[in-house]
Amino acid sequence: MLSSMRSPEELTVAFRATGLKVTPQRQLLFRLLHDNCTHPTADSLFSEASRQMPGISLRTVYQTLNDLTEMGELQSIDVGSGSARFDPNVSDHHHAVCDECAAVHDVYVNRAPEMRGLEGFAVADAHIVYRGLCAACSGSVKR
Amino acid sequence: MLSSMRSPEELTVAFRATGLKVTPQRQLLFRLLHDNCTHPTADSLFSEASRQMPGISLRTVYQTLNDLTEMGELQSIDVGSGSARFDPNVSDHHHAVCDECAAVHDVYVNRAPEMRGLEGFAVADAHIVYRGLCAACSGSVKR
DNA sequence: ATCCCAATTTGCAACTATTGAAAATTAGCA
DNA sequence: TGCTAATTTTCAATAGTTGCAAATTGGGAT
Repeated sequence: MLSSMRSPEELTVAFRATGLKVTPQRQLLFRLLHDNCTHPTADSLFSEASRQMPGISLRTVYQTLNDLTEMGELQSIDVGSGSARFDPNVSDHHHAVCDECAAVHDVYVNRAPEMRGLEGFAVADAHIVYRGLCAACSGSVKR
Repeated sequence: MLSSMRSPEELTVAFRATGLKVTPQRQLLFRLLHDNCTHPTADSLFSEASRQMPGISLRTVYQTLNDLTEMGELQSIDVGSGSARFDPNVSDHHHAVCDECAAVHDVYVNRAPEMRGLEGFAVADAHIVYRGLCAACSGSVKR
C-alpha cells in the first residue's frame, strides 16, 4: 500500500544503471532516508549524517536529495514551514501538520474533492495540508 | 459570499480604533489590496506601490501586510512558489495554481475531505492546493 | 493651530534556505 | 593500475523576510 523509496541496495543498483556513482555519502543518505517517516528537512538530515560521517557537506545532502527527487524516489513537500521536507513515501497522499509539535504525518483521503468556482481549470494534482493537533499533543493535558 | 477584506475607508477606521496610525503608505496599500484577486507577493505590491509612491520601502510593505494579516483582513498563503502570496479573500477557500502561467485562483470545495490513516489528529483546518493548467493556458494552442 | 510622543517609516544589516561555480577528489570501467 | 567523468567540498551568491536603530510623523491633548 505504501509506495516507499527503494532500499539502499536497490538504489545502489539504480544509481549505477543511470551512470550515477554510489559514494559513501550517498549510501549514508540512502540509509537515513529508508523507512524514514519523520519528513526530514535537508538540514536535519545533514545533522544526522554529520554524526555518522563528520565532514559531509550540506551541499552534498541537497544534491543527493535533489537527485533522488528527480528520480522519483523521494517527494519534496512544502507545508509552509519555511524549508522543504522530504518524504520517501511517494504514493499519492497528503499531510497533517501539528500546530504544537510541528510533526508532519502522512494522510490519505478517499478521493480528491471536486473544486468549484473555477471553470476550465485542468487539475493535474491536488495536495491537502491539514493543520491541528496530533494525537500526542491533543491527548496530553495541555499547558 | 466572498468575505473580502474591508474597504480602505473601513480599514482607516479600524486602524485608528486599534491605536494604529493611518499613513499614506498604508492607505496606498489598502487601495492596492482592495478587490485584488491576483494573490500578489510582497514584492509585486512593492513594485506597484513604488510606481504611485516612489521611495516607499519594501520593509513598510511587509510590515503592513503582516499587520493586516494579524488583524484577519488578509490571508497569507503559501503555494510553494518561494514567496508568500496575500489574499484579501479571507473566506474559507482553497487555491488552484497554473503550472504554465503561475496564476493563483480561489476555489471552493463542498466540504473538506475526511482524512484516513491517522488516529486522533484534531483537524483545525485544511488547505488544498490544486495544480494544473488554467482555462487560458489549457485552451490556447500550446507553445 | 501647536505640541508632543508613541507609532511608523526607512535604511540596512542579518538571517535562513537554497543554489552556482570552481577546484580537488574519487568511483568504477577499461 | 589509470583515466576520466562524476562527485564532493568550499565558498560565494541569491531570494525572501525579519531585526534594529535613527529619523520622521500621525493625531490626540493643549
